[in-house]
Amino acid sequence: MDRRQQKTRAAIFQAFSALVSEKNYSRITVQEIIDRANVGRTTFYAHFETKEDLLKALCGELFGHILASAQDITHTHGLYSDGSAPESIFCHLLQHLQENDGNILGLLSGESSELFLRHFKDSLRELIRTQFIAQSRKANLNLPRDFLVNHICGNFVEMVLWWIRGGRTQTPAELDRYFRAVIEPVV
Amino acid sequence: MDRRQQKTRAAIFQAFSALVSEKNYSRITVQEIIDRANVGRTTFYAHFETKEDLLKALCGELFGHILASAQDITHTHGLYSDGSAPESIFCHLLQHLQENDGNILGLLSGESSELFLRHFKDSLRELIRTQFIAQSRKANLNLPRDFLVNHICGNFVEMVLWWIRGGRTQTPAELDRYFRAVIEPVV
DNA sequence: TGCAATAGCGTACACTCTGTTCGTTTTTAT
DNA sequence: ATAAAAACGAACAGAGTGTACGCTATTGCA
Repeated sequence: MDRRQQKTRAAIFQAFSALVSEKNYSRITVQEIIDRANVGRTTFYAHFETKEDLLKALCGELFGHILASAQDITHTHGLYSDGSAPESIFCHLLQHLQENDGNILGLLSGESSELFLRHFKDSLRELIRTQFIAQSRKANLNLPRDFLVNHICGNFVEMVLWWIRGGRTQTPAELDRYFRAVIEPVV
Repeated sequence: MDRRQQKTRAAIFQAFSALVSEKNYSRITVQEIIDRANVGRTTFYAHFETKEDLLKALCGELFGHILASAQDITHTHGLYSDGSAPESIFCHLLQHLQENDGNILGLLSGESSELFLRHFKDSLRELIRTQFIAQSRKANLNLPRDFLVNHICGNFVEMVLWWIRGGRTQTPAELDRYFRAVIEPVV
């Protein structure tokens, strides 16, 4: 990919990302984005069809990274090669979030967090479906499998949102404990 | 309130509600709303400042009803006057939803369900905070109270969404069982 | 019933935002 | 060095927003 394209794309992503953490998505105009990104109008539309297209592309980029790294974790550590328990997927995700790559925390604390959450949930659901559900103790409660997947996914995302909105006063490890407490109560 | 105002308000609500179940909120124009509601442009703006204001008003109306009726339930049946367990708040809410007053199901199955869910959650959180949490078995797991409130609220809303998106093939009683299974596992 | 108050109507308008066109300049890869 | 590709900026049509204004129809009340 042409170096100019990379720069332009990155500049637009960054400008858009900053704007979304500042004000509601619906009130952000293309004009504001290109002003802040310092690119021409024509250039913007050469990269993205609409503002919504930009949103989608940004989500793909952000959540693609995070989820891919979570996939890696399960593949790398899933075999208990050293005898210890593998790091929880969720703990890993939380730590990744805390690093705030690409201003994810900003996006999720802004007014338009729902827009990002939808994408986040969709990606996460897929991960849980394939990687996690087999381990869950609730799998034997005679509940539909897709209900459980949705339940766990929803719980995680709600927790993350609660965490961010509360100023992130808990460590990922603490949060992971909360999460396990509600998801996997010891029977 | 003037009879004309009532009719206008109702017509706008109905038109808007129908549109939201058909297409994305962001792509609905005031023009479409007033065409379908068959009212003049000026009239619309005499009732609502913006489209967003309309959304807010509609949410207030819808969730106000549902939540108020849930409050009643807890006050009426909360005392175990006949010795039997009171009807679950959640079961009651589910039944109420199933009646589809004001096309709530349409709104929650449309593309813009997130917008309504935000309001729904906010109202529900308040209800749970005051009415339900004391009964929860998880209250003694050493978790922050507001975390638990958020958790229960989020679970319920996610379940409702899952239910609607799956074509509502479960009865409220079944759903209530699912919900209790994940929220209140017998220890 | 009659009447003042009020709600609604329709047209028109200024304004903002969108998405595209086109000719020109700059940067890139080779 | 050069041809291809990308970015630029100005300008534009089209759509949507929110307001103003003069007129008509309905309502609540005396």
